[in-house]
Amino acid sequence: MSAKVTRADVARYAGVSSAVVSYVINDGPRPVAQATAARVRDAIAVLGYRPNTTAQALRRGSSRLLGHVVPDLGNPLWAEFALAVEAVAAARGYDVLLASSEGGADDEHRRVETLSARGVDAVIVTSVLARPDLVSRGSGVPLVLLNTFFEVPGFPSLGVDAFGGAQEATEHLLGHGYGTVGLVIGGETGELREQGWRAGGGTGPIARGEFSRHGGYEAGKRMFGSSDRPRAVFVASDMQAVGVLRALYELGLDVPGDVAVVSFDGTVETEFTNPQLTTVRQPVRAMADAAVARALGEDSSERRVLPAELVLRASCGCG
Amino acid sequence: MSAKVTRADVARYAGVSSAVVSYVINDGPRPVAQATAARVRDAIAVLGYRPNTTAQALRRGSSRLLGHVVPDLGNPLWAEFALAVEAVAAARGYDVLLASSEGGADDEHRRVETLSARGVDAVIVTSVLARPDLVSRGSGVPLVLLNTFFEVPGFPSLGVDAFGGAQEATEHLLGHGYGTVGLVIGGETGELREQGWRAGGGTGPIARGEFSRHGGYEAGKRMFGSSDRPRAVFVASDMQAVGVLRALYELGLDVPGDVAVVSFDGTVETEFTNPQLTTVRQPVRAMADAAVARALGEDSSERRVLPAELVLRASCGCG
DNA sequence: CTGAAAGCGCTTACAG
DNA sequence: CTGAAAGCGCTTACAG
Repeated sequence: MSAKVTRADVARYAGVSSAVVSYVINDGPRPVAQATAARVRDAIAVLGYRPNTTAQALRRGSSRLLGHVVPDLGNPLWAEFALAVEAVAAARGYDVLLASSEGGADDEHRRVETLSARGVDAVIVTSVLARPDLVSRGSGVPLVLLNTFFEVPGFPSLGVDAFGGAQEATEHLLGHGYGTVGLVIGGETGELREQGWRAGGGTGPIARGEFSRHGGYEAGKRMFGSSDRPRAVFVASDMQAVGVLRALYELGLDVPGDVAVVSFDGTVETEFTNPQLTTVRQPVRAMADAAVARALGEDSSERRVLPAELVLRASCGCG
Repeated sequence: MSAKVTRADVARYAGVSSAVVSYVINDGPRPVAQATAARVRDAIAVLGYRPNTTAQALRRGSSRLLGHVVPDLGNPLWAEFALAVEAVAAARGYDVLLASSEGGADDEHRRVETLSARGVDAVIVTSVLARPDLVSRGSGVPLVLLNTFFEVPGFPSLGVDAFGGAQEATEHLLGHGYGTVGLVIGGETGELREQGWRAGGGTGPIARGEFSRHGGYEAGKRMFGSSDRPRAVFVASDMQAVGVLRALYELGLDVPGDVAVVSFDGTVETEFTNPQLTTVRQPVRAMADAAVARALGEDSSERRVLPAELVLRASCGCG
């Protein structure tokens, strides 16, 4: 147990006031004589003192804690975002309080409230909502939206260039000489990945389903169960692509022999599917970096769009 | 922004002392007259007051925060544990501060220190270390080890019945009539899953590698690249099994036609491999439940072992 | 360069 | 049933 040692203990041991202990720990705001500082550092080491961050937070009005709301940690993409945000924050001396919402607007709302009450300095909301502006702002905590495709009035936000990525993927597929490129995507019509697919020359059928392995599986069954199936397909997320591959497997269709596939996200899982998936990679690390910087007030951009990168592997017919 | 409203504002608005505000918020420790309480609740609603948890934590000496250290959020198994611990804690009114260690002992150590300094009431360490007793205890915070196979002297711990699970998996494979069952597992020799495999009748070759997709891939290439390959294999983790499936695919071997596979963990990913993986499922939810209960001091068991469950799918030759 | 003191927003004995 | 006050462990003007 080692009864909690406090700043007062250190001060007593070093024969100084507690203010001085603060000065050496925080390296300011007042200078401390070399010898005195050494004595204090000694006392800290001997007693094994660690500042109480709760007290610091209360006094400073800043917790050096960042909140991060993600839709679902079970999805590798969100796990990657969580990891990246944590790493980036750590490099700046911040810890992150992670909350996994079940994806609903209400739940997202509640998570922000909880984190805000916890005294986080800001919260990053990695949202899948069509209208993340439902997020509370009454809590008074600075918010930044990570992973939105569109600008969201009133909130700083960042996202990947979904339009460009989808367009490039579709053009690549067409470049292979496949006549039609279908689309597997979420339930909402007309979003950026769909627009990009169309701009890239996509004319094939569209199958909609949840952004999950299961959603992709069902969509894949529908799209490829009929005989007038497309020769290629752009799938708007890795998770769905994994489901599509499973559907294709069950239908006895070969990838890329019978159907070529390109997905979107670029999570590690795509390196280990059979065959490996060609995918549009989101710049997760760079996005996390920008989000943390924005959350900490290091810049004040309202909207940033980062470029995606097409990673070529076997599923499209390359390699 | 809405300048932060404090307990004093509520008291003033309701025309009571701040003590009374506390009494109604915490429903004690002193009784409050009906009418007064109503006035206070009204003031709270009108002003949109939310207690400052930092101040509460400082005063109470308890943060109602649990720390959770996981080896790597990128692995779906750890993500599942993280999710489960969070859900279970939330049901008890606790939030969890999640830290992803890179798996090394030093890093794990440091994470515990950080969380401890954050004033968490306890920390749950989901460790992959052979000797998690390296974990600091000087920090003075209660620790519970989740996912250890062995008892760890001096620390409460819980784990799955890895021996039993591996044994059952191997016996099942042998029951299919496959002559030899190989083993793909981590670098450390003689651990429980290996013992269980042997107890179940495993006599085939052993290939060792990291507990990752890539580690499984390499091990699979080695084991099945030679002509005297086993007819079946027990793989000690889902991630490795995904790698093994990829190796088998590259080698042109059919599953389960040429090689039958059973893995260990039971993460969702195994439902969407081709073919679907038969796997020994860890009772993640139950383990998280037990870990949180132990961390909160609701029981005082030193060691708990929970049963695994064999989930039959196509990769072993069933279905 | 150093110390005594106020105050961050709460909770909880202690009086009344 | 309610109020005035101390104190949780810090930081930071304010004096010296």
